[in-house]
This record gives sequence, C-alpha cells and structure tokens, in this order.
Amino acid sequence: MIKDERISTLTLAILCLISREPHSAYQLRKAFSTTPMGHFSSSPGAVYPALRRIEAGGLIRGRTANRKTLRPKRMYEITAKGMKVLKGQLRLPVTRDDVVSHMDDLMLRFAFMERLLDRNEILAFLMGFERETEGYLDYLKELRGAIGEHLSGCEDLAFDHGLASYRMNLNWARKAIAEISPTKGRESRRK
Amino acid sequence: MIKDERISTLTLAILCLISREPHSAYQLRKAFSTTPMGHFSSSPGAVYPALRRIEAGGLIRGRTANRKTLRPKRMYEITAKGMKVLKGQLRLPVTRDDVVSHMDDLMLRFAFMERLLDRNEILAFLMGFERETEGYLDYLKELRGAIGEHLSGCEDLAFDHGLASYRMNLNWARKAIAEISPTKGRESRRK
DNA sequence: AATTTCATGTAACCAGTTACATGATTCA
DNA sequence: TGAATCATGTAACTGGTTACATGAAATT
Repeated sequence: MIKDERISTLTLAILCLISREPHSAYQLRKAFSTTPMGHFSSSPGAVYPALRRIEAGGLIRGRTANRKTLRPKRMYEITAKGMKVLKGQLRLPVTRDDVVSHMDDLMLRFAFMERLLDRNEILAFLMGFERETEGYLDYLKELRGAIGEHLSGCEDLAFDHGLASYRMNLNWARKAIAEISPTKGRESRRK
Repeated sequence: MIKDERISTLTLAILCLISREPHSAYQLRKAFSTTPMGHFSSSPGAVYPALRRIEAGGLIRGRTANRKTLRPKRMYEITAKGMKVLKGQLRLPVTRDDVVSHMDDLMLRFAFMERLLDRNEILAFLMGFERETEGYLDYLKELRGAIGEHLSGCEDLAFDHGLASYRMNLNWARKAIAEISPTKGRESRRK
C-alpha cells in the first residue's frame, strides 16, 4: 500500500508531465519556464535533484540514450508505482489549507485529472473545492464584520481583494461542476 | 544608501507588523497564525531565526524585559534604517513575476502602504499592478488562441480559472485606483 | 565563425518545516 | 492541581535559489 503523503509541488508537476509521455530534464524545464502551467521552478538546481529523488523513490525510471557521448540524453518515464502515487495525490481531499495557500497545486491536479480519474472523482474534487472555499469565504465575511470598522482604506481594499478572490474561485467551481456533471452533459463548450 | 534588494515574504511581513508597533516573537506568530493577513509561516523555526537575521541587519532592535527571569520577554521595534528599507520595499515597482507568482507579497505591501507612503506612490503601485496584470492577461488570451483547441475539458477549465483570476485582479486594481485617486475623492466607502 | 539552443549537471547558500525542549502564568 | 496559553528557543532535515561549469548541435 502506498501512503498518500503530500509531495512537493515540483514533484507533482514533474509526475504529471511525465505521466503523459516521457520527458528529459531539459524538456521539463522548458515546460516550466514557457507554459503557464508552470510558473514552477525551472532552475536546474531544483529539477535535476528532484528527478534523482523521484527515481530513487521508484516513481519514475530514466533511460539513457546515446550512451557513448559525454553527456548522454536521459529520458524519464513513469512507473506503475509512480502512476499509483500520482493518482493518489490527485484523489487527496481538498483542504482549507489547499484553497487558501496552494491554489497552484489544486489547479495543477485538476488540469491533469481528466485522463487519470473518472468523472465522479473529478466531481468529488470540485465539490471539496467548493465546500472549503465557501467555508473560508464565510470566515472572511464574519471577520470583516468583527474587525472591519477599524481598517484603513488600503487594508479594507486588500480585504476586498481576498473576498473577491474566493468569490471568484467559488463561482469557478460551481461553473466547473455544472459543466462536468452528467445531468446536463453537454460536451462541447466552444461554439 | 540602502539597496532595494528583495527581502523574503516573512521578513517583509515581520517588518510591516513591527513598523506599526513593537511585537514579540510570540505576538508575531499569533498574528500569522490567526489573522488572514498572514497565512505566512508561523513556525518558531522560521520566526526566531528571522528575527535574529533582521536584527543583525540593523532593521529592528530587540529590548529584553524582565531580565532576571530565565526566559525574558523580548520586544522588537523598528529602527530608522528598518523604516527606510521597508518603505523602499513598498515602493518597489510591480513586476510581471509579482502579479503571477507573488500576489501575497503584493497584497501585504498594499495593505501597509497607507501609513507609510503618500497617495501618489500608492497610485503608482496600483497602476503598475494594473499594467502588469493586463499584460499577463493578454499573453494568456493569445496563448489560448494558439493552443486552446487541443486542451482537454479539465485543462480548459483550469485555463479559465487563470483567466478569471487575472480578470478579477485587474478589476480590483481599477476599482482601487478609482477609490483612491483624488479626482473622485470620496473618503467613506461604507454607507 | 559566432551565437543560440539543446543538454547535462554541481556547489554553496538560504530559508522554511517538523519535532523537540523548557518553563512561567493564568484559569477552571 | 491540572490544563491551556504565554513565551522562548534549538536541531535535523528538506528543498529550492543562484551561480557556475561543460560541451554538442543547429542556426545565422
């Protein structure tokens, strides 16, 4: 049995990309530095050691091509164990801490769910997202009621920003649920 | 002359809080763990070393009360140099990287600006925020035009989330500019 | 011929996490 | 008197940053 300990964002991102198709370290770094998917760390000092760690844990396997050359190219592919761990991570329940501090992780997980989980699991994720976001939003509203009077103009506006963020997240989750849930199963979103 | 090197989020948060009134390490940790201002790290292993570092840099000064007891209470207050550095940080131009990856820093800076900067500087911050957000939003829209066709449903929804976030940020900045700018200087926002 | 891009990595450093350790004070 | 909270800190570990180093292949 594989424990569902949380893995770092970088590890998760690497696992997600490699789960689709094999990548070299360089390809991963490119993906992180050029696509919006990752404003993750593309620094070599992060990626190379991370790949070593993940391989040592048995989640990916590196194959070296052109073994003769000085710097042979190394492609990493996911293992069966890696696939299980990745799915376990995607299925992890959404927590308050996630929606407050780890939105990037949540979106990464969500973006890669389609091929790896079934519809009910995706819906469960979104409903957890909705629930936790709503809970935090309630807390913020309550807090504003309690301390709102003695906030300066800027503080008040910053508070507004928080409220607007979580409201937007909540709306997004509801829209996503409506689009994914089979009751109103329209497949194509673009006209 | 004080260099405007970027300081860590935790350092910035500590400096902001202490700039208002002296805090002990414990009070700082409480503020970080209980208020929404900081979902920053309240762990002792972060806060105590950070205070040492900041004090060593001459930005804050600790005063020990109850010197007789075994664990004397230590209150930190900001120095003139610390105040200069803090203001320098608040005045730093808003970058693309900030709006994409460091929204928490930006909101922290904004929330503490009122007492420390003048209105024009606050407006300059907001206009930088607006400009960079708009720029990134344009980039995202363009990107969707280029690659949008072959996104899966979840990927597409995740992309939507990004777009909605930056749109919300942009609207927030515009609203904040309108409220702060003197041309339409209405002071009280709450009825 | 020179520059850019592909491609691999290391080393020193920095800051944050978890877990541990200690003890005083306040309140039920 | 026992629990919670106030209050200070350390140690081992983790993982990410910047800067450095090397060299092949492709492009201009």
